[in-house]
Amino acid sequence: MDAPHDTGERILDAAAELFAVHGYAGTTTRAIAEAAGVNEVTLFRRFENKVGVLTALGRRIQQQQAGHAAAAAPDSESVRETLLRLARMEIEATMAGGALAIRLAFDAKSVPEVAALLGEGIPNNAAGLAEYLAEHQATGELRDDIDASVMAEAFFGLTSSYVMYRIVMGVAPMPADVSTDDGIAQLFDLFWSGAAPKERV
Amino acid sequence: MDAPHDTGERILDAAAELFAVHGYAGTTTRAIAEAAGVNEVTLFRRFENKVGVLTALGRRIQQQQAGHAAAAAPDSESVRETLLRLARMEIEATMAGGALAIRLAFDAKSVPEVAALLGEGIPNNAAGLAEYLAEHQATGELRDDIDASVMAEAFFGLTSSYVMYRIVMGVAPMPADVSTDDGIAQLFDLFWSGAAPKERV
DNA sequence: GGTGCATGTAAGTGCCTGCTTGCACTCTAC
DNA sequence: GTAGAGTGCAAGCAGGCACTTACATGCACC
Repeated sequence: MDAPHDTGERILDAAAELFAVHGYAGTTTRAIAEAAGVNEVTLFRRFENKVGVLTALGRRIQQQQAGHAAAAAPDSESVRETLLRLARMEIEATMAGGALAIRLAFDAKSVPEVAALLGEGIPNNAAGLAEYLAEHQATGELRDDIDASVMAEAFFGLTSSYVMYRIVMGVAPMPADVSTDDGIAQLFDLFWSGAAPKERV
Repeated sequence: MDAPHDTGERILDAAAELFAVHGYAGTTTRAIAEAAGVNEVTLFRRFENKVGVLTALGRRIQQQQAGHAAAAAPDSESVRETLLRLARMEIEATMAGGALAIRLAFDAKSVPEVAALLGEGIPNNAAGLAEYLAEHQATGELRDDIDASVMAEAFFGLTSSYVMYRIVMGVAPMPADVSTDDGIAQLFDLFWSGAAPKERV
């Protein structure tokens, strides 16, 4: 084939899409192979198991997650700007690969190996944000009567539920006359008004 | 058996638990029957299909949901009180039966009938809240520069993600020294500070 | 005491699943 | 030009799956 080296990647891509829609148990190795344009035998030559595909995928996702959590604080911008940027990034990233991540989080319950992988990634992300928030609570840029981790959870709640509603459930509660960008901006504005110090509003 | 009449209910109960953990595809009819203390044949006599069990379950959930969305507005309390009560109810209800609801929402994608059922329930809930919010935007009790449905989404985002983190992923990002009640209260406070009219803060 | 109804038991059918084996092909590299 | 790695293809196997059939059992009501 053209680029024989990334056959494994193509299999993972296909698996990602199918797992996201049908779940782990609902996806067959034959379906993955077909979607990847690869023979089923090749799948088993590359990955020992069906579980092997899942764990490889889990590893890949975890790396991606770790990546953009670290890119959080360029420091030149205001807290509000940073958070808004983060929100957009979160939503974008979750829209792209996150339906899978959420779905895998479910399946992880039945597949301990993946549970272990994802179980690290998500709270790490949240903890990183909580740390950032706590720092800026200390400087008075954020209200300090709400626990930083509660705030972090609220933040991720907004972004993840935005994706949940839309991709996962195929439901878009926002009316058509509110554009995506506007929707995110308003959603963030609501969060921000709640998170900003009271005396500045 | 003792109460032969609710055999069907016992089957649904068992199915609910198993679906919540293993998903639809990952749960076998044999396992459901066994968990219900019923012969597998009985299951097929009660419900035409495995899909039949799923749709019956979907119907049951939808009825429960409809129930507590309607109980929203006793009118004697302030908007803030109403919303806080609603938040607690939401979280409680979702904590109890919601892991399944969320999980089903995933599986629903492969089973159009359930998708249709749940697809009505959730946005109906959201639409109902949005209507309530819009009313109180009009009276100035809520800020009106944010779309009511965006606000409703933010509200459900907080509650549903609270449950997501805890039950579904088995992760509790809040530190141990913030109690459940406190956590919800703070989470709500953040939402409320964002939703209240600016000039009142 | 017999008719119905809800259930249990035993056995099985056909399909699909994950996974394997054996063999042929086609590139790349030395 | 040959060795080796990566892939495809055809076939199949053993187990599990949803679902069926046929028959026996227990209980309720008339």
